[in-house]
Amino acid sequence: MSTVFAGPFGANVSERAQLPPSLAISTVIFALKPSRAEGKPTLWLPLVRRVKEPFRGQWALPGGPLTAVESLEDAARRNLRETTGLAPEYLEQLYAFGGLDRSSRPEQGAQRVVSIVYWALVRPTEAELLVESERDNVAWHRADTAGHGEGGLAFDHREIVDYALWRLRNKIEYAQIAYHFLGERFTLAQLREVYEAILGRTLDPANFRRQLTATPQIEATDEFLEGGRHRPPRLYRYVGPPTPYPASDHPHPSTLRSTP
Amino acid sequence: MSTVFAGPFGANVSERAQLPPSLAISTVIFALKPSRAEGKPTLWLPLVRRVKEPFRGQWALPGGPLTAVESLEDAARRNLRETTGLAPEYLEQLYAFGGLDRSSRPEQGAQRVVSIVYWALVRPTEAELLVESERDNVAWHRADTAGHGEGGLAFDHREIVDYALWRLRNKIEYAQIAYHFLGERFTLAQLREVYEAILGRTLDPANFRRQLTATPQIEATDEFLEGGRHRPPRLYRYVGPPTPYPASDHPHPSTLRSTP
DNA sequence: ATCACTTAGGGTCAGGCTGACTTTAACTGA
DNA sequence: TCAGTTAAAGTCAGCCTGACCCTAAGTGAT
Repeated sequence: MSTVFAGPFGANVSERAQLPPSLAISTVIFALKPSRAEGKPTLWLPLVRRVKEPFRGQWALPGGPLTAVESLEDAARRNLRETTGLAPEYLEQLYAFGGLDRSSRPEQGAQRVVSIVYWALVRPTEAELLVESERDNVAWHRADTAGHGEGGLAFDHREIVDYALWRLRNKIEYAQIAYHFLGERFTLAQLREVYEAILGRTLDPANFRRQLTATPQIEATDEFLEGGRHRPPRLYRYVGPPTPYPASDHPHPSTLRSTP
Repeated sequence: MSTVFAGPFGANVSERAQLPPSLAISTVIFALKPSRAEGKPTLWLPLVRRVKEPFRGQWALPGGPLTAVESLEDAARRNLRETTGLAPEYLEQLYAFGGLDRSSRPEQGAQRVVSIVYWALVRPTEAELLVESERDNVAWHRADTAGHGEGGLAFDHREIVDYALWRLRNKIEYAQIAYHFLGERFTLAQLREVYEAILGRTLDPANFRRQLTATPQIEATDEFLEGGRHRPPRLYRYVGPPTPYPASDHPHPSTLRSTP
């Protein structure tokens, strides 16, 4: 009656609450897609419909258990590929969620789960791969309102999405991550639209240009985007490091060494 | 032979590598203490000597397993109290470390461990409690050089400390956390010494004063620090929120709501 | 062709913040 | 009373920012 551990197959309901917490990996994947109302692009993310209890039928972040032979980031990548077909370039750890009330339906006998959540950015071209896969258990939702009025997202996933949104909005102001939403070449107006969609406010085009042209990681090409009904804008290219690591703004722990 | 899970008590060596990873909580605790060389204060942290394999005899971060009935932060606090006697005011999640090579001694049969690491700041008065506890399996080490020349710290803990140092140096530049190293009242020179010790460079006293007096969370008291052999400096007080949550610089996930 | 319209892209200007530096005030100890 | 030390306030030039203006270069309609 008072053993601390019990094998997973030899536990009754009251003992199961004493099992060590299990580990899961989930990912918040952001993409910019044109809003329904034919306006500016807005933030969307793919969610998967749960087919098991608890929260059966509700939408949840893609994720799954951590296996014994993969690192945390590898597990996130594998889960992403298996559940959504996506392989994001930008992938970074967000937070470890381990509260006791995460299920918010305190059902007796449910094993406690600690989720290590990653966040990712994908380009629209990558994002379309998901749509083509036709599985109606995976669908895009607006990042700011997903789960509103539908009984909410599963578990504490609405809260996790809000935290990821906060991180994205913060990090875009000091780190070079906006390019991960765009293709290899882009106009300054497209890049500005990314910032405006994420920050939720308009930016002065002239001041935006001044700051970007002063950024060495942004390189002007000699090509222009034709086809608009106005003066063709110049195309630019991002020439900085491709991943967040080992960028100076947030070095991956495994790349750090002591200060000399 | 191909079962994915096996009960903890029914596994042989080859099966044990297939066990789901277990969870541990560790904490990097920073305190400012006067350097041995009778100079400026420097960063120190308490480490625990391992009494079990692997890494028996080497120094490691205080920590322990996560039990089923406590949140991640509660587990960090409990472990801190049990191993070091400390109860820091400032405690925040740092990162989840889950690489496959964390033990760096790939011994057959050792179960894989994922560590969720917290970091904490304590005042010198709190820090002295540890010294009084007389347990020579717990001792203070310099944060920048702990493990150098002694065969290193256990596991990947040197790497974790470096990452925590990087976070501390970054966060002190934009968040109000330096006060957690000091008592309730302090002089501007004391506060400046905290910044200088962490950032590793001297700051202009006049400019430092100008910035601090423009900070509304810093309040001048009508008291002065007597006893020096010079003009007595005014004492100041920090009147902002006591914990990092729900400060605007890094809201705790559980305090976030959607943007309106 | 010409003109209205739209967006690209370059420029100006004032205010705020920063780093470097100077000056004065207040107290101690010889 | 004076030298020494630190506190605390002030000055000044440079840089960045936001707000705003103006011209360049295309398109489509008349």
